[in-house]
This record gives sequence, structure tokens and C-alpha cells, in this order.
Amino acid sequence: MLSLMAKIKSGKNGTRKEVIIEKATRLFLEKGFAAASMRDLAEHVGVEAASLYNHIQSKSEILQEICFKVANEFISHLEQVESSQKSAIEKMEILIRFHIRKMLNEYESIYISDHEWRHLPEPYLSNFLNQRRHYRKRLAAIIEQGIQSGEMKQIEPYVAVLTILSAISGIESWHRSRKNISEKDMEENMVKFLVEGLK
Amino acid sequence: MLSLMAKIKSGKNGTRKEVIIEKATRLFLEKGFAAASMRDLAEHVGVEAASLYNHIQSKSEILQEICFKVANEFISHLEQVESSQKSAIEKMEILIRFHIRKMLNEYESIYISDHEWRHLPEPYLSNFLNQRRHYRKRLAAIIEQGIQSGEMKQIEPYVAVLTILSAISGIESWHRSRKNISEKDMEENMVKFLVEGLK
DNA sequence: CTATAACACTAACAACCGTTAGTAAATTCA
DNA sequence: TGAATTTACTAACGGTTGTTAGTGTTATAG
Repeated sequence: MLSLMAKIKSGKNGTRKEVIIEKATRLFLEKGFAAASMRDLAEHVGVEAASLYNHIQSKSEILQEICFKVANEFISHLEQVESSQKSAIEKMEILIRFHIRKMLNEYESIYISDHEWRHLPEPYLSNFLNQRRHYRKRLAAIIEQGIQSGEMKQIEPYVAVLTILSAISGIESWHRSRKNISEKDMEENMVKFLVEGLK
Repeated sequence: MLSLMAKIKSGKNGTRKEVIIEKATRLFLEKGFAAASMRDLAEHVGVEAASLYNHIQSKSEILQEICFKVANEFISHLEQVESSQKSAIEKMEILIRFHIRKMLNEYESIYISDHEWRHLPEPYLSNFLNQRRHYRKRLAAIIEQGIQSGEMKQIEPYVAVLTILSAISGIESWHRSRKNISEKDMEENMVKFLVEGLK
């Protein structure tokens, strides 16, 4: 009894399922979710396609795990920031830096979460979009508050949120390129641009 | 002789091929290029799938037409701006407004050009990416010049270009949402954010 | 009106899709 | 070691993919 998670541990890389999701993340990034096949994924994992189904339930389950893992990380970080006693502008800078760093360090999964969510099946699709809308509203609320306290300039919070989040997602291009610019420069310059844009 | 374009004109909407590309644009936007099937497209056009091949050569030819039409529009506009006698900051504002308006008015094709280009077959893929890289370098050159003339603040031009272009592509979210904000507000707020971010 | 070109149709192709069934090998637990 | 569980394999399924061949229909040009 007790079901102590059996074996499942595949040496170094954690659960076999985790390995599958990790490889799938790269594959979805390169080919897109729809164009990436299970046989393709299986080859990267080093196994036959059918064997994957001993660890996952479906192709779209992989996408779900990627998307909601990312979403949950951002939401829980936001809650942390919200409950802190910082000024609105400080909160925004913290959030912006968090987004930038996530994008710098683990952009594969974030990119997928940002661009492949439409292939989520219902009800996950609606769920995901609701979470995203809610997240953005909470960011807008911080900006709203920053405007009212005079910390930020008069700007439509919705537009500011859109602008900031989209701008950060552009770091994807940096990843795909030859990276003539360091991570640190990337972060500082973007923060300079985006945070100053609020003031 | 003279081949005066035969008939081909399909009443109001121009060439039959243009209709196909138009419908494909919407379809690729909603489902993504890989997930959109030719039978799906045919249904939207009101024809059998095989009939499409009387007007196009392949599925990816449609994608090519969309991507390069967009690219050419931006490049030729850039050349126009470059050859004008404006200050760097003015040039950037003109370019930013052009991007924003394009995104507001015909975002379907721009979105596809921005997000589905990886499904271009070679050599079109390399060609497209080269054009894009070149375009961004020329934008960066304008910013570089703006910094040296003291019009703009000290910022890494590459990062600024990335930030601006990505931010604008976020207008896609506005299109997908309920649009509580007018086009004009969208443009002015975004310009305020992005142009001020340069000063 | 007739010849010709443009177009849409049906049928089918080979390849690939996600997924399941059934079974053998490997691993873990007692 | 023996029993049980997990994992990988082969084979195959029904369905879809982009695309072609071949044929008939429609519209245009001379």
C-alpha cells in the first residue's frame, strides 16, 4: 500500500513524464504544437510513440501542463507582490523584472504558453483565458493605483499592461538570434524603457 | 493575344486567388497555419479542396504571399521615411504610428507574418528572416542616430527596436478582446508610452 | 457560333495523424 | 526468489493530410 510513487524516477532528469514534457516543450517551440507529431516527440525522448501513453494521457495534456504551470507561476508571484507594502511603481518594476528574467531563463515554456494556448481543448481553453484576463486586470489595477497616487503618468492602464507584456515577450527574438547582448543588458535596457515609460 | 488577364475576376472581390488568400488569412489566424486544412479553407471559399489548386500552387504558397506582402509594405514604407528630412525621433514616431495603424486595421495578415513564418519552406524562410533582420537593423540605425544627436536617451538600440515592435504586436490582444478602448486611444496611448520611452 | 481557355468536380493516392490493444521485457517490492 | 507493477514494443485502427489525375462544365474570345 502507501503507493510510495513506485519507481518512475528516470535517473537524473526526474520523472519520465517530466522528461517527455521537457522534450515536448522544445519540439512545440520549434515546430508549433499542431505541426509537432507524437512520433516526432517519441524520437526525441528515445522511445516509440505508443510508449509515451504510459506516462501521459494525450498530446493536449502535455500542452495543458506547460500552459498552466507557467500561468500558476506568474499568478502566485503576482499575489506575493500584491501583498507586499511597496509603491505601485516599485511593484511594477518587480513584476516587469520577474517577467523579463523568466523570459530570459525559461522562455521555451513561456513562449508556448503565450502562443499555443489556442490548441488547448475546452474547458481548459476558457479556463486559461480567464486566468490570463484576470492576471492582466490585476496588473492594470496596480497601474491605476500608481496613476492616482501620482507616481505614474496619465496613461490607459489596459494599454500599458498590453504594451509591457508584449514588449517582454519579444525577448523570444533575442533567444533566436546570435545574442550580441548579454542577459543583464537585456534586462536593464528593457526595464529602463518600460519603467520609464510609466513615469 | 495580349492575354488581357482573361476573366478571372470574381465579381466584387477581385481575383479568385485573392479571395482564397483573404479567406486563408482569417483561417490561419484562427487555427494556425499547420492546423488549418485545405478542405477547411475550401469550405470557406465555397468550393472543393481540389479546385483551389486551379488558382494556387500549394498551401505554403498562400503563406508566402501573406508574409512577403506584409514584409514588402513595411520595407517600402521604411525607405520612404528614411529618405525624408526628419529628425530621428520624428522618424521613429512616424514608423511607430505606421506599425500601430497597420496592426489596428489589417492585423490578420500581420499577425500571420509575425507568428507563422516558421512554416515557410526554404528558401523563403531564410529570405524572410533576412529581410526581417535587415529591417530591424535599419530601425536600430535610426535610434542610434537619435542617441548620438542627443534626441534620445542612452539605450541599446537593438533592445529598443525589439521592445517597440513586440509591444505593437500586442495589439493582437486588443483585437481578440471586447475592445473597451477605441482605436484612437489605443494609438495615442501606445505612442505616448513608446515614444516617451525613447526620450 | 465555335474554339479555347478557365474553372469546378469526383475519386483517389500515399503519407501521416493521435491513439489503442495486446504482449513481452524490465524493474521494484515483499 | 517470486509476485506485481511499470514500461516499452509491435501492429494496427480509423481518420485526416496535401495534392494529383482525369473529366466535365462554364465562360470568354475571335
